[in-house]
Amino acid sequence: MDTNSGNKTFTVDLNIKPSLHNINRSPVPHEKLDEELVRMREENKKLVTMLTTLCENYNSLQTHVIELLQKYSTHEEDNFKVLLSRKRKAEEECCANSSDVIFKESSPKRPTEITTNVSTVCVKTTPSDQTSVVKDGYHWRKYGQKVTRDNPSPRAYYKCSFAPTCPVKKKVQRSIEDPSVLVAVYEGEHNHPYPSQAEITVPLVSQGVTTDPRFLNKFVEDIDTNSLQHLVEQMASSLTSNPSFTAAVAAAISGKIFEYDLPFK
DNA sequence: CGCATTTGACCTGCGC
DNA sequence: GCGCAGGTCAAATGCG
Repeated sequence: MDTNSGNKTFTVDLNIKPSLHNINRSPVPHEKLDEELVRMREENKKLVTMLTTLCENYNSLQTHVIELLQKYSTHEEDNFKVLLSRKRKAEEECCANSSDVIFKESSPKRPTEITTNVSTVCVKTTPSDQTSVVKDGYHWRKYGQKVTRDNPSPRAYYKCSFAPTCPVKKKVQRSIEDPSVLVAVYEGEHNHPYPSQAEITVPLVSQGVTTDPRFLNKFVEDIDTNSLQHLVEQMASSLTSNPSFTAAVAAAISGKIFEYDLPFK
């Protein structure tokens, strides 16, 4: 993983230095003010460069993470099909290991129905949100609900109702590990065009919504500690490279510089 | 009134 | 064959 590309260390103190506040309070030699102005312009340039670099790093990292998640998604689905053929006893043994509990979804109770394109997504909900609705843009009709053995939260069964012939089904259940997370299992492929972009409220990866823990666990396991730590640091820094955030910071910095610049024009 | 949801009954596959 | 568990059906109910 080439997460080191463009990895530079910047030390930024966004607090306004006390010395700057003193500029208008006590008479300072003109040469010193000019010198300070030049220094601040250079600092401003540095900040702009830094923000640009951070944005680039964020974009490349985001692309890389999405690629990895897609890769592991495909890989785990293959493993999933193997697991589906295992006996229930084997599944219960898996339960003994908490990290394997997540593989228990989608029990093979209907082997006559070949379930291709099985995908699982997890959606983080607010604690106050007790509904089990995962808004994905499609129209769903609930046709059943069941309390399963391994999870006290009821599992809801939905069929796609946008097109009468659409075979797609989904099961939605709250995660046993984190009740605030809704786990939706999609089975099948839609045979109709996408109904409405406007109804999408959860772009599952790009908005930081939790993805399938199976994939994330596997993803995290396969990354060595150093890489993971670096990745975490990159992700933390990506928060500060949010375009809105950086724009606000840049505007604030520019504003401050401009504020001190004006009297000397 | 029409549609969606609820919920108990029923079906099916699997393990013992 | 029986019991268990997940999945589905369909009548009842609720809501706009």
